[in-house]
Amino acid sequence: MPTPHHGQPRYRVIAEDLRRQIESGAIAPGSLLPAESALTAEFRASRGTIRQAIAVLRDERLVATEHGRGTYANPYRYKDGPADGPDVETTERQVAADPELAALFAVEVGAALIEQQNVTLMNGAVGAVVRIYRLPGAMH
Amino acid sequence: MPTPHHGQPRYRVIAEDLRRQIESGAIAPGSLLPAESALTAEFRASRGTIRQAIAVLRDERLVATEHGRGTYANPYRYKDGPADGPDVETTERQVAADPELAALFAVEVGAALIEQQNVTLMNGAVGAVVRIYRLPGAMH
DNA sequence: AGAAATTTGTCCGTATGTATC
DNA sequence: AGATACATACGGACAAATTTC
Repeated sequence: MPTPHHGQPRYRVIAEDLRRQIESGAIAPGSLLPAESALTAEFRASRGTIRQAIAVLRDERLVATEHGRGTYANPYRYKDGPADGPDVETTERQVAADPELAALFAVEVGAALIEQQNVTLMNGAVGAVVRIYRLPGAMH
Repeated sequence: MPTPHHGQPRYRVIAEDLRRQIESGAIAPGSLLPAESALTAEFRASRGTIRQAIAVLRDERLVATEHGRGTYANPYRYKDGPADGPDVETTERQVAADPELAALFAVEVGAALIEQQNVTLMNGAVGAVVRIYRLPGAMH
C-alpha cells in the first residue's frame, strides 16, 4: 500500500514486463492483452497503475486500445501502400441528420440531408476530409 | 522540475488557459473537456493540480462535471451577443473517427480526430454546415 | 431483440514521499 | 516552517462500448 517511489515506479516495471512479452511473441501480434482486471490480479497492482503501464506502451504504439474491447498487441505492422490518387475525391450522397445537424437546420433528427464529401490527398495520404451538409433542394 | 510558483499558482494559470479556450469556443459549448489524464499531459501538471484548476471553473459554473462521464464546457451560456454574429461560425473539437473516416485516415474506429465545423448563415438561417476532419497534430 | 456480462474510460477521494519556494 | 506542486499509488463508483447469452 505504500508508495515506494525509490528506484523505479511500479507502472514502469509492469510496462517493461508487458513489453517483453509482446516483443518476444508470448503475446501474439494482433491478439488481446489480458483485461485490466486480470492484470491487476497478475501484478497485484491497482487498476490505475495497470492503465498507466499500458499508456506507456500505447505511446510507443506497441499496443492499441479500443473501448469495450480490449488492448491489442502490435496492432499496426504493415508497409506503405502506393496507391496514388487524384488530389481531391468528391462524393455526394444523402444522409440522416444527426442531432446537432438537425438542430442547426431546424429539421427532425434523421431527416434527409445532402452530404458532399471531399477527400483531399497529400502525397498519397489523406490530408483532410471535408463534409458539406445542406438541405435537399437548396441551391448550390 | 522546479516549482516556480512565482506570481500565480499553477492551477490558476491552467484554469485561466482553459477558461480562454472555452470562452473563445475552441472547446465547443456542451462538449467534453479532455480527460484529467489528458490534461496532465497537456499542461505537464499533476492530477491534483489539474483537478484544482477544474474546480475553479466549476465554481464559476463555466464547466460541469459528471461522475464517470467527464467535464462539460459551457453547460449553458447563450447570452445575447453584442451584435449580430458573423456569417460563419467556426468551432473546433475532437471527435471519434467513424468507420469511414477511420478507413480514410488509416486509424482505428474511435480514434481521435480534429473536427472543425463552419456554420454558414444566410439571412440568419443556416445555409450549410461544413465539417473538416484532420489528424491531431496535423498542421492547419 | 433484449438482457447480462465484460471491458475500457473517467471521475472521486485519499494517501505517501519528495522537492522547491 | 509552511505552502505549493509533483509523482506515484490505492480503492471505489459510475459511464459507455462491445461481446455474449
